[in-house]
Order: sequence, then C-alpha cells, then structure tokens
Amino acid sequence: MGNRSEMCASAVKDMLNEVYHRLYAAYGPQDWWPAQTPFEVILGAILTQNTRWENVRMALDNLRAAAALEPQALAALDELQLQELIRPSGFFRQKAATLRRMLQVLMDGYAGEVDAMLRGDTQHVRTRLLDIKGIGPETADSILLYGAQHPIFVIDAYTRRICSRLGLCGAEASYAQVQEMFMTHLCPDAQKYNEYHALLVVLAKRCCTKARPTCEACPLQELCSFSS
DNA sequence: GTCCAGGGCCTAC
DNA sequence: GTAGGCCATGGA
Repeated sequence: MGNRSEMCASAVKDMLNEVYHRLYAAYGPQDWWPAQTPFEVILGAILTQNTRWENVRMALDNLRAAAALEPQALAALDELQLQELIRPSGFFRQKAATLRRMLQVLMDGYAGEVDAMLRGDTQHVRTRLLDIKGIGPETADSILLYGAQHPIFVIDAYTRRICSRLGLCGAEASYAQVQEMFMTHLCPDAQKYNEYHALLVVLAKRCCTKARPTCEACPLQELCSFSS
C-alpha cells in the first residue's frame, strides 16, 4: 500500500515502536484528550472535524458560558441557538445537526447516560456511533478511545501525513489501511494508543505541517523519507 | 487576498 | 467505487 510495502512486518513494528519512543522521550506524556468529561470528548470530536482546535475551543467556551456542556442542557437548546454557540468552529449548520442527532440517540436510547452509550463491545459501539449521520470513522474512533478507553487507534490528517513522510504508508492509503497497520503491530492498549496519537498531533503541530515539512528539532528527522 | 485546519456526505460519472 | 464539490470560521 505504500512506499515501504517491501518492509517486513517486524520492520514496521520496530519503526512504529521507535517512533513512539522518540516522541515520548522528546515530548513526554500528553494526558489527552483536552476535555473534562466523556461528553466533552464527544462534542470536541464532532466540532473539530476539518477544523483547528483553537476554533473548537471558542465554540466549547461558548457552550460552557451557556451552561450547555452536559446532555440535558445541550438538548434543551433549539437548533438556531446551538448554531450560534458553535459558529466559531465552522460548518456550524452541519455540526449542529450532527450534535442534535447524537443527542437524540443519547437521550432516547440511554437516558442521557454517556457511559451507557459508550459501554460494550468496541465494534458494536463503533457501529452504533457510525450509524449517526455526520459521525464518520475518525470521529467515532476519537470518541471510543478518548471518551471510553476502547483500544482503537485514531487516524487523522496528522497521522496520515506523518506516516506518509516516514514511508509507512502511501499518501492515498485508506483510513482502514492505516488503522490496521497500527493495530496489527501494536498491542491493543488504550493507554498507549491514546499517548501515541496525542504525541503524533504534538509533532505535527510543531514541525510537520503542510507548509513546514520538518525542522531541525524534529525527533524523527533521521527517519523521514520526505516522500510528500 | 490566499491558504489551511485533528471530516463527512452527496452527486455524477 | 470513487473523484470532486460542498459545508464555514478564524488565524497566519
């Protein structure tokens, strides 16, 4: 699937572990996700779709100021109120509709109990989330991992970009392919998946943006193939 | 003014 | 089945 398709499985595994240890040594534990409750994780995961976290934070601050960071209060808002509060996160009409569909499932199916909605077999809960229009694979996996400690690896634009530059996958690799690469070579450990993905995001923000492919301080510099 | 960001859905081939 | 268009804001 990628330019290191010739790499044997053990080499991929070694590379993935090397990357993790370098990032952890450089940046330390990240203690993710930036949220105080599983419900805030769900909100952040939806609001951050194709959007900078700084914009998401503005929207979450608005919701906090409106005392709407818990299910019952958020469900009590009408569509236009919700749109206005989350406007800074962009795509606010779509995201408001997605949030309301999620809330309907949560309130009707689980009496507003987030833990109840996210509890159970990982694939079963994942399917439950994917059935909500507006929640795709990345959003569902972020909710599963960061909101309920399910051992599932989150693939986002940062992860793809870094893996592509490391030659671990092609730029065209699918979400499922990249996820499978991580999950077949790493033990199913929610804490490690959490830390690993968080470290990739830190790296990407510091020195692996589109505009700035690398920097002298990059802990992975010797590993990069600069393939994109 | 232009580009980009922690996606996902829909439509036209 | 898949490439391309669309959704929208705010910061660099």
